[in-house]
Formats: sequence, C-alpha cells, structure tokens
Amino acid sequence: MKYLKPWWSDGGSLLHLTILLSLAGLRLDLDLDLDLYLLLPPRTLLGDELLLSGGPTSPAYALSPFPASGGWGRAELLHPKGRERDPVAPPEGQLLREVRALGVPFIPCTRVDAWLVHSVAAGDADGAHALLGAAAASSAGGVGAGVNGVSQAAPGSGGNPRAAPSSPLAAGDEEKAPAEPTSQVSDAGGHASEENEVLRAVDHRSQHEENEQRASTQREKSLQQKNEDENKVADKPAWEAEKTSEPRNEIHRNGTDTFFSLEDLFQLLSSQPENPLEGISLGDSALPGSINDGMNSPTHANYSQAVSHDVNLHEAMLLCPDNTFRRDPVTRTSQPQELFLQLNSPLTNPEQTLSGTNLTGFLPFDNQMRDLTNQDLLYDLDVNIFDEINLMSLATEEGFDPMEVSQLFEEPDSDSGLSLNSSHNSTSVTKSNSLRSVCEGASRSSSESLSHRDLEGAVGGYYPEPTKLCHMNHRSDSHFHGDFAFQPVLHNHTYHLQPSALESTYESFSWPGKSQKIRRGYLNDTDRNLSRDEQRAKALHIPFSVDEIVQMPVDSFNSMLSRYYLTDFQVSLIRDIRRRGKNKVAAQNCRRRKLDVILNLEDDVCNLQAKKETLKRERSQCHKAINIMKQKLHDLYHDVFSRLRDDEGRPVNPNQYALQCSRDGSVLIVPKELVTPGQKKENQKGKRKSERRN
DNA sequence: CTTTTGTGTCATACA
DNA sequence: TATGTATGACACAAA
Repeated sequence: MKYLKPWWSDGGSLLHLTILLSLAGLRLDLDLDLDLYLLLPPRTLLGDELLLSGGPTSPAYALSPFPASGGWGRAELLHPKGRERDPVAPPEGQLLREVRALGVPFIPCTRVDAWLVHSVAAGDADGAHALLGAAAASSAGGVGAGVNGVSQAAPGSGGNPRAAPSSPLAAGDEEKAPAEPTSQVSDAGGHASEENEVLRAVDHRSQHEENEQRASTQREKSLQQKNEDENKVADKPAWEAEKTSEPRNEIHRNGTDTFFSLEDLFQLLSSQPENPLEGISLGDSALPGSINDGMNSPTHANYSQAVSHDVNLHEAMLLCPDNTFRRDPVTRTSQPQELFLQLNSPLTNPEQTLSGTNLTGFLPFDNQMRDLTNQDLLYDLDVNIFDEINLMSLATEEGFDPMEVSQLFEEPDSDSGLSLNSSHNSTSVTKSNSLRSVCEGASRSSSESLSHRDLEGAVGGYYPEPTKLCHMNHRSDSHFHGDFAFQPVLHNHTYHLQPSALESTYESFSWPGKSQKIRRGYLNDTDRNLSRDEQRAKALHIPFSVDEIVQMPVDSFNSMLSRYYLTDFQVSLIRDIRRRGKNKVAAQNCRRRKLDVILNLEDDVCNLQAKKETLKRERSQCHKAINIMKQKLHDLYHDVFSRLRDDEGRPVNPNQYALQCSRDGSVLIVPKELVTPGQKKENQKGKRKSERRN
C-alpha cells in the first residue's frame, strides 16, 4: 500500500476518502490490495474505532489507528480480516447512527469498483491526479479483471443493476457526470448529498505506465485468471444467463464486497458543486491547492478528461485485438462467443447481447421466426429424415462408440421411438448430404453469434450436427449459423460404419431400466469420471449439459426441447436425466433432513437425560431439606415439651401428649388419645411415604 | 470376507 | 395432467 500526502491535504473541510489501490502489475486483488484511507479534518475527534458499513451485508471497516490531531489525519480502513474482526457487520442502521453520532461526515460505501488511479505527473505528489482508471471491465470482457479492475455487486444490496462502470463510460457522456446520487449510494447511506462529502480518488505515483509495462508480464496471469472467470461464466446455464444479462458486465469476485462503484464515485464527484463548503468542482478552477494547477496543466487531464480517457481506454482495451483475447480455439471452444460478449457487452444493451448469445435455442426468436428463408424448404421434409440423418451423424461422429452406447442403454424394452429400422443406406446419406448442402447455402454471416457456451456446456463438448442446426435453423433466423457451425460439414464423413452395423448399433439401444448397469470396463478414463447420465448424454450427443437439463426452469426446458431437433430417444433421455437429477437432489435433501432429524433427536435425548439428572438432584436436595426440616421440627417438639410443665409443675411427657396447631395460630397441648383418627392416618401415611422413599 | 456408509435410482404418494 | 417433491426401498461401490 502506497500512500502519499494528497493534494488536498491543505484544504477542504470535509472528510475525504482516498481510495488507493495497490496494483500488483495490472492485476487487482481487492481482497488483499484494496486499502481505504480516510482523511480526517483537523481536530476531528473520533473514538479509537469507527465502523463504516457498506451495506446491510457488507463487512464493516474499522477506522484505526486514531488519526493525528492538529492536522489532517489519516486513518486506515482496515478490512475485518486484517484485524481478525468478526466479519459480520452490525446492522447498517446502527452503524450509521454510530457514525453520525460522532458528527463526522462519512461516505456510505456500497461498492468500490476497482479503478486505476493514475497520476499523470509521475512522482509529483502534489500534482494533479487524473482518473485514468477504467472502471471494472465487464466480466465477459475479462480485461478489467486483469487490467483495470474488478467490480462486484454487494450480495446483500442485490447487486448493482447497472452495467457497472461501463454504463457511465459507454454512455459516452463524460462531460455530464450523473448529478443524482444513485439509488445504491442513497440506499447505503441515504445521506450522501446531505453530508456534502467529497470523494476523491488519487494516487500519488503514476502507476499507469508502470502497470502498462507490467501488463505484458501479467498478461499470462491475467489470462489464466480470465479463463477461470470465463469458465465460471461458461458454466453458467444459458437459461440463467438469459435471465441475468447484466452480471456479464461485472466481475464476480469472492471476498470483500463493500465497494464503491465507479459510477457512484462519479456521482459523488458530480454532486460536489452542490457542496458550498468545499467549493470543489470537477474540472473547474474551484479545486483547491495544487490540484488546480495539475488539472489545468496540459500534461494533466481533468476529471472529465480522465473519464473520457477512461472510456476510450476501456473500450479500446475491449476492442483491441490484443493477445489477451487470443486463446486456443481448441482448448477454449467458447472463445468466439465470449469474445462476442466482450466486444458487445459495453456497447450494446443486454438484450441485444443476449439475442446474440443465445442462439442455440434458449431464447425466443420471434423475429427470427418471421424471417424464414430457403430453409423453409427443409421444414417440409419428413422429420424422419432428420431423424435418420441425426442418427447417422451420431454414428459417424468421431468417438462414437456403438458398444458404449449399447452398454449405457441396455434394457430389453426398447421403446424409445428411435427409428431403428430405418434404412440407413446410401439414400439417407444422400439426403443428409443434400441437406447439408442446403444448410451450407444458408447464411454464414454470424458465426460468432452462435452460442458456444451452450455447446460447450453440452456433455462431451459436442457441437450440434449440421443437420440439427439446419433443423433448428429452419425455425430460426437464417443468420443463425456461422462458418464454424458448419465445421463438421467440412469433415470427411466417410460413414465407415456399414448400414448393417449401424442398424445393429441402433437396435442395441435400449432404455435404461431398473436393472441397468454400466460395464465401466468399456469406458475410458474420461468417461469413468462421468456420471451415468452424463455418459448416456454423451453417447447420444445430447447438446446440453446434465446440469443444464436438470436445473433449467421447466419453461426453458420445454422450449429447449421444442426448439432443438431431437429424436424421441434423445428427448426421453433428456427427460429421464432431468427426472433423475431432480430426484437425486430430492434424495440428498431428504437424507439431509433425515440426518438432521436424527441429530435433533439425539440432542433431545441428551437434553432429556440431562434434565432427568437435574430433576434427580433436585429431588435428592428436596429430601435432604425435608429431613432437615423434620429433624428441626422434632428438636423443636422436644424443646417445647422440655419447657412445658403441668399444673403440678411436672414435665409433660411427649409420649402422652402432642402439640396441635389450630387454625388461628394457637398451639394446644392435647393428649394423644384425643388426636382425631384422620390426623393420625395422615401422619402415618406421611411416615410410611417418607420411609419408603428413604 | 463381511459390515457399514454413502449415493443413485426407482416406485409411489402427494402437492 | 404435468411437474416437482418427499420418502421408502433397493442396488452398488467404496471404505
């Protein structure tokens, strides 16, 4: 963490927040490297600790150590982890009350996007500092993760629905910073404007150039990290992606979630002119101290320029054909689609992006439905033809193992709807080839728009067959296909399997039943790691992953089934996979509940046993007390009789007389013969009971 | 080798 | 009716 005296340290009267990022090269790890400093005005009295809350669920930051008095003090906002504090933040309202009770203006933090704080004049601590740092690039872009920074919506705040930092940037309106505090800011603190705070983000050394130099060395690491991120993105089901489009514009990062968004910072900055105390405005001469010089210096950009620079830099980095984007298409089959996302996420609205990235069937394409092309011709063809072609292509696909499939589906009842007896002869091959020709004649203009993610998520990384794509395409946009989508078409399909072999292969298909077993000995190591359903899906080249099949909503599921051309066999398998997947989860939950019940019952048993022991002890203590009371009563009885004298002054024999208490409290000496039988019985009962207990 | 444990799956009932 | 969930029962693999 590098901290230098800020340029406004001799001016201003309100709390300034300095956000300094320790940039390890161009990579940011906010968990470790983001430190927050509060600049406290002179004579600010604080407790030794001040909690700031970024949001209902964000961790609290402790303000420590105590700032120096008599001048601008600096206090570091320490992450709870660093102080081994309880990371659970107190309720926000309580924090705000505590903070306000101290009379110190504060800035409610909801989220801090990573941004590069750049000092144009390197080494000039008093120089102006331009904000060159782009806000977090989109996660799809991946650049931000490695270069500019990251952003994350605080989970508790429900995330920032805006397109993260790219929204103000992509707006291209750098001269007009949003004047209104965002709802997120106002939600978190609710008083950003009324507190009249100024937010400044500076760095005291130019790290930008340094970072640029480090970029090449860090690129590999960034690429690795980015690939990990993209893997996460790629693992996200399409139906999920279609629902949450904007998170693609954000880096999802584990760890600290109390951050400003760059947009929030801009808005705070833009609200500055409304602050009569500060008199600091963006990009004008009201900035105190050397900042004015710096900002007006030709070598320094003002904030607006910084923002503009940011935009351009950001977009340029997104758009430039940097090596960062070059990935091995073999190892990363989803690259084209993700690159598409990268290129479009900051520039297009999510709907457009989605419409371009969910072309494999997860989104409705009403407009595409209207745009029927020559592929409509295909629609009139017998579906069975597609069926046959599909099976043919399945059988001729590389890695297709008929034995494997037959092992995966072995049950006598082969009522799968497969046209097993269909003639897989040269005629069907000719048909398929002709269909491929027709499909190849279709548009190839938007290859990048085909969702590779969907394909990648499919079991076995299978690309849909061209025939399948054709079939889908005839119901979709003609721009649906791309060149790469037809890559299999370019393969030399020699159909090495003879029709008889194919027929026997398909006849060996059987539906998974109760007695199904997988002879894993036939499976390779890779397949052995797959579940049975995954193996089945792979064997039949189901173009969806098992997770997708299981987890997607029923509407998406049904639309998927209807949108894809799938054989009855495949549909049945998909439905079974879904059913089994759901049931598997249900079984897991059921067992978990059962375990919880057992554990709770064990706890109950322990508690009851403990309670029993307690009650036993209490009873024993009660008996002891009773015996003591009896003994005392006995002693008292004899003491009383020892003091009693009859009319003649002789002691009263306790064996002949008894003391009897009347209701009015008087005590009478009564001969024992006159004691009522009921009293005698009660006394004897009590005696017997006590004897039994003893 | 047997037993235990965890897991997947199926059948069934129910919502 | 379709779908999802809950649960008992069974099979199987691994410890």
